[in-house]
Amino acid sequence: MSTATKGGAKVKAKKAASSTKSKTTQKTSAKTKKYLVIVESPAKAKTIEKYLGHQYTVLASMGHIIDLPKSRMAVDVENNFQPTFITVRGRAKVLNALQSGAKKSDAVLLASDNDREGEAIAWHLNNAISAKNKDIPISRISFNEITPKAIKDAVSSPTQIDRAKVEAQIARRVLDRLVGYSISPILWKKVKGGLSAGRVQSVALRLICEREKEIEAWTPQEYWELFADFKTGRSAFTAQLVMWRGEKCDLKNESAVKEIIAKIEQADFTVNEIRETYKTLKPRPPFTTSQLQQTAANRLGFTSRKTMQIAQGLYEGVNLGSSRVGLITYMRTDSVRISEQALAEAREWLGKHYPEDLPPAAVHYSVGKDAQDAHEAIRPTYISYTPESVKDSLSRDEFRLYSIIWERFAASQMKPARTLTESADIVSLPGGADPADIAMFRVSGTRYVEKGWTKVLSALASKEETGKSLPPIKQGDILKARSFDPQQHWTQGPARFTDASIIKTLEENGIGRPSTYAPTISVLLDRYYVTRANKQLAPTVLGRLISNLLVENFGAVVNADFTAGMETKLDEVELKGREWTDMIREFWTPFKKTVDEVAQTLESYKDRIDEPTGEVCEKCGKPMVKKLGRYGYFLACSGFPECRNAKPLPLAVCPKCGGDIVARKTKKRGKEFYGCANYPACDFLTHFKPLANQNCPKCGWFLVEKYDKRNGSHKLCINPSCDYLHEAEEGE
DNA sequence: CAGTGAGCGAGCTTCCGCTTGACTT
Repeated sequence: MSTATKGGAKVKAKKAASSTKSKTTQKTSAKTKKYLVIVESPAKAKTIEKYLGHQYTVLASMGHIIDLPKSRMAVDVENNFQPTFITVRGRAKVLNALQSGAKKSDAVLLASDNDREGEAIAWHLNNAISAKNKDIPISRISFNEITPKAIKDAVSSPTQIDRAKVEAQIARRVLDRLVGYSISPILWKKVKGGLSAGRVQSVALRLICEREKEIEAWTPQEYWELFADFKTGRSAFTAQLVMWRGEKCDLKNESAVKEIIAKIEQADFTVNEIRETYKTLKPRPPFTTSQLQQTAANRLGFTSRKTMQIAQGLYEGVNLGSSRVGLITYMRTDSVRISEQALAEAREWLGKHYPEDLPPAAVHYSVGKDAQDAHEAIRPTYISYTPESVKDSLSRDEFRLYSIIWERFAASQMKPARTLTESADIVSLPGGADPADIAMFRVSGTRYVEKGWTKVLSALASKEETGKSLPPIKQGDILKARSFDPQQHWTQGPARFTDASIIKTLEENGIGRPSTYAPTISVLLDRYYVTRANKQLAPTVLGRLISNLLVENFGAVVNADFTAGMETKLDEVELKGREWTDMIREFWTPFKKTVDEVAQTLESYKDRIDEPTGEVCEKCGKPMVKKLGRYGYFLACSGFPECRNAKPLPLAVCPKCGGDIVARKTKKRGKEFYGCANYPACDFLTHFKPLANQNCPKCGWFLVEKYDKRNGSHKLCINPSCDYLHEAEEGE
């Protein structure tokens, strides 16, 4: 960022000022004109200020400052859906700063993100600023990447706010308000206070509930696999049975397997022609938010929330020696686009370090159809900051997240990898009573013939990819099977959703945005609609009840296709001049009718949300029930309010004193842990969640669920000196 | 990575989408 670019900025700044249509009143000369640029993110503001030089002040709005009030509907459905917008609570300071910043400037450039929400932010800012500074010229500028060139180009070609785009945003905002604030109160009245429903969260809940139903309906089917150990020269290898009597093998039970073994036990085998298959493996595109969250969840075990917190830190900047460097580009994006400048830098760096793996031209990935494309993909800001080179300045989690971002980006600009799979069929020679009793076993090996982009992987490398080669056999070899190894399996039902898979599904359906994937999961957890154990999302009794209620009564809205339909109509507003109020009316008229009907006719669910426990109240003898309170579940007497007996939910028996193990939350962070109810007399505690009514067969202490990468999900005895441990059974 | 410790039920809540800090009692 030399003096040359600064000079360039000045020239362009003049152009920007002269092309502003609004009348200017200030008498200052063009040379000393001052501009206020408003962006959304403060970190972005800092960078842009560096690019633009001293005539420009860059401030951040930090998202929406003006919005519908939280406390009431604020959409006048009687009056053409007129919304009432107010300054968001707690944001008056920011707005004042922007307004007084405008006063000190000769012109304002609104540079909020180049998407639907950003356009609305610009519009609100425009109104709020011109209310206080009547004659100041305000224009809109936009860019899709934070590079000196993109910023200067934007400044030199200011535009006006796109009113149609703003109206599409208002329509989106009003629709979500009408849906959420109409349905939620029905839930308060019929089920329980504080509950919520909405276009996004209720579909996410529905998906999780429906998956659970599939899991429950699943009946595992038994099947078998048969492996044989062959010996050749000095080495031995294992091959799997793939065909029997000329048909694809399908072994249903043990007797089917034993029958085959009996027939081929003594047979000689011969090796058929060895087949070679080459495969080209392309690298994946750089990360979008959703992809980053999925990969971090799958590879690192991060929740989507944790991923975003750490990414935010990398984006805002890390102390590298004496300077502070933003290591990654903006982390909330739906695009895989990479700026030309970053591509050039990547190619230069890769050309130096991996010259044979540099493709002849930069690789461009196609941006998704639904993407709003306001930001680049998530990538390292400077590819030369390799993970290893900054490792000492990062926490362990920051390093791991940065590593996958860096590797995914670097790999995306490298040549494809190629693998060779060699596969040999080993066929039994007829010798038994029936000449059709032919068994075909298969063994194969895959190795890289060109490593390409996989060379750059470390954090993202998968163990299976290291390659396994074919045993030293050739066509026509005669072999004998030394032993047979039949293995029993059960077909696996569908898996529960995880953070990664629910985000993937929502994104595929166009539901939610990069900024809302993580918060949506948090809402479902906060409302006690869903639990997350061992990374798996499962509905609670309450969650299922709410989902069923919503699907039965508001099926048209609580529906994966609803958002897609909404987006189509928003496009009509934005691009085809359709009135946003017409679109909303078309939705509202039938919806409102349903809301009124349901509010009138729906029976109360209030006595259906307490779960029976089988325990009896020691004070009055009535059954105890599991209830949901402000701080989570607790156990209470069903005779309330006559009997006020209540206590925490016992989860297990304390191995130290025989008391109840109950859930508690830490004061500081509200994190759950499990301790003895007799505290402080007994100080037993653990942070592993006890499994319901399961005790160790070896020592009798209670069992907990544990998850780690090596063992996956498994049970563990809480007794530290007991070695009992085993894999959790499927479907449990 | 270490260390973690009420009472709770009816008391006013809720949406989605932008963005970062942290209440003025």
